[in-house]
Amino acid sequence: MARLSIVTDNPRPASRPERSAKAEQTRQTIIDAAMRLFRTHGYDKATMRAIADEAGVSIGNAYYYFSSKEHLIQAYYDGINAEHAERAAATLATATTFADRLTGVLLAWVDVAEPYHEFAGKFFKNAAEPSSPLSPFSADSEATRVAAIDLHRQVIDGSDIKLAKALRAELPELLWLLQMGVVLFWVHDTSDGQRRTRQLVEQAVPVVDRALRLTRIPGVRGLVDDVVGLVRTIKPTAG
Amino acid sequence: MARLSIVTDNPRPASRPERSAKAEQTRQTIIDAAMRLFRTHGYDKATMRAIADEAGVSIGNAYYYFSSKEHLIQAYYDGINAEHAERAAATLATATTFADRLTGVLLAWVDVAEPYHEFAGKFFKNAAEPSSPLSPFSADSEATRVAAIDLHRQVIDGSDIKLAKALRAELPELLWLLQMGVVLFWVHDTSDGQRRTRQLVEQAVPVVDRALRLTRIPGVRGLVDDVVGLVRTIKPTAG
DNA sequence: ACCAAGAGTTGAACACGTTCAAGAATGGAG
DNA sequence: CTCCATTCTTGAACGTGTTCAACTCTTGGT
Repeated sequence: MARLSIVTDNPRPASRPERSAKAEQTRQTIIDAAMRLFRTHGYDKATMRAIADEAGVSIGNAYYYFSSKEHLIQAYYDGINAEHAERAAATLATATTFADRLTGVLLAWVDVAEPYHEFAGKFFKNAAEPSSPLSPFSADSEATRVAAIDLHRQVIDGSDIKLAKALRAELPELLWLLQMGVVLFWVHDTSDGQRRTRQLVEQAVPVVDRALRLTRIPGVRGLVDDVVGLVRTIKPTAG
Repeated sequence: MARLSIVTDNPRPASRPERSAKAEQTRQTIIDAAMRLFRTHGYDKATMRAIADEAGVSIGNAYYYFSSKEHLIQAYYDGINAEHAERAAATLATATTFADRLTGVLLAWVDVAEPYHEFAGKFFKNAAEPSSPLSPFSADSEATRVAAIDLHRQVIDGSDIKLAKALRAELPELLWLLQMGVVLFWVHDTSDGQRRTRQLVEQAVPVVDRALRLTRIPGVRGLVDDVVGLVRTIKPTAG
C-alpha cells in the first residue's frame, strides 16, 4: 500500500513552524503500529494501549499526536483514499467513455478497500455518527471529500458525455453520493471478494450513463432543472 | 407519545412461560427512567448508572433486562416507528394524490422523530454497523422493514398515479430507500426543528412525482426496465 | 411445611477511551 | 555555556459500558 498521507487533525496556520523530524517519525511509527494491529488482531483488539505499546510509546503520547482513536483511524482511511486516487488516475489515463471511466473509478475503490472489508463495519459504525470526525460529511473530512468529488469531476471532464451546464456543475457531487451508496452496499456485502458489489457497479453504471444521456430530450430537461435546483437548495450547510 | 412496544432482545419460543408481572413492571420502570434522563439530560449524561439509579435498581439489574445500552435505545426506536405508522395512517386516510401522500408519510416521520433528534446520531451509529440487529437491513429488523415498505405500498396503491406493472412492484422498496435517505439527511441536519429536512422532503417529492410520470414516455421506458432489472438483481441476499 | 429450581437482584471488578498535572528533552537567544 | 520557552513524553486516574459470581426472592410440586 502506498505511503499514507497524514491529515493533521487540528490544522495550524501556515505561518507556524513545521513539526520536527523526530516528531513526524514518532507520528508515523504510531500509525504503522496501528495498521499492523488492525490487520493482525482486528478492530476490537487494537486498543489504544496495545497500539501505544506496539509503537513503543506511552498512551498519553499517542494522544499527543492523535486527539482520539477515531483520528488515528482516519489516517488509515486517508491511506485507502490516497491509494484509490492513485489507481483511479491510472484508469482515467486510459478509459475514454463516461461509463468506462466511472466503472473504473468505482471498481478501483472496491479493489483497494478489499483487504479492510472485515473491520470496515466497525469503522463504518463510527463514521456513521454525525458528530464523528470520521463522518464523510464532517468538517474534518472536508479535504478528503473535496478530493473525492474532484476525482468524479475528472471522470466527467475527460469523457465523451455531453451535459447541460448546470447539471455538469452538480454531477460530481452526485456521483460522489453514488460512491457513498456503493460503499454502503459494500459494507453489507458478505459475498466473497465482494462479488456482488462489483456486480452492482457494473450494472448500475450503464443505467446512470443511459439516464444522463436522456437528460437532453425535451420532456426530461425540466426534470433535470428541478433536480439541480433541489441539490443547490439542499447543499450549502448540511450534508 | 404513544405507549412503547417493547422488543425482547432475545425472543423466546412461544412455548416458554411469560415473564412475571413484576418483572414486566421493572422492565417498564427502567425504560421510563431512561426516557426521562434522555429527554432531560441528553444522551451522554444518561449513563447506565444514572438510568439504573433513576429507576431504583442496580446496574446489573438493568443489564438483566437489556443486554446492552443499545437494546435500551431500541425501545425508543420501536416507539417512534409505532407512532409513525399511526400518524401516517391518518395522512393516508385523507390525501389522494401521490405527491401529497408521500409528503405526508415522510413529514409524519420527521414530526414524530423530532424530540429524539439530539441523540438520534448515537442510535444511528449503532444501526450503521452491518452486524448489528438494529441495522435497518438486518434480519432482526425484517418485520419493521416489511411494515415500512408496506406503508409505501399503500402510498402508491391509494393514489392516482399510473405506473408500469414491473415498476409498481419495486417502487415501495425504492421509496423506503428514499425514506432511509431522508433519515440520513435528518440525522445530519442541525437546523432548528429540522427545517431543512422538511424542505428537502417538500422539494424532493414533486421531483420524484414528476420523474415517475415521465416513465411512460417512450425513450424513458427502457431506462425504467434497466432500473427494475438492477433492483431485482441486487435485492435478493444483500441489503 | 418444606424444598429444590429457577427468576430476579446486587455491586465489585474489568477493560476501554480519554484527560491531565507533572516532568524530560530540545533548541534558539544572550 | 546558561537560561528559558516550547515541544514532547509519561502513567496514574477518571468515568464509561459491561460482566459475573454470589446472593435473595418466588414459585410449584410433594
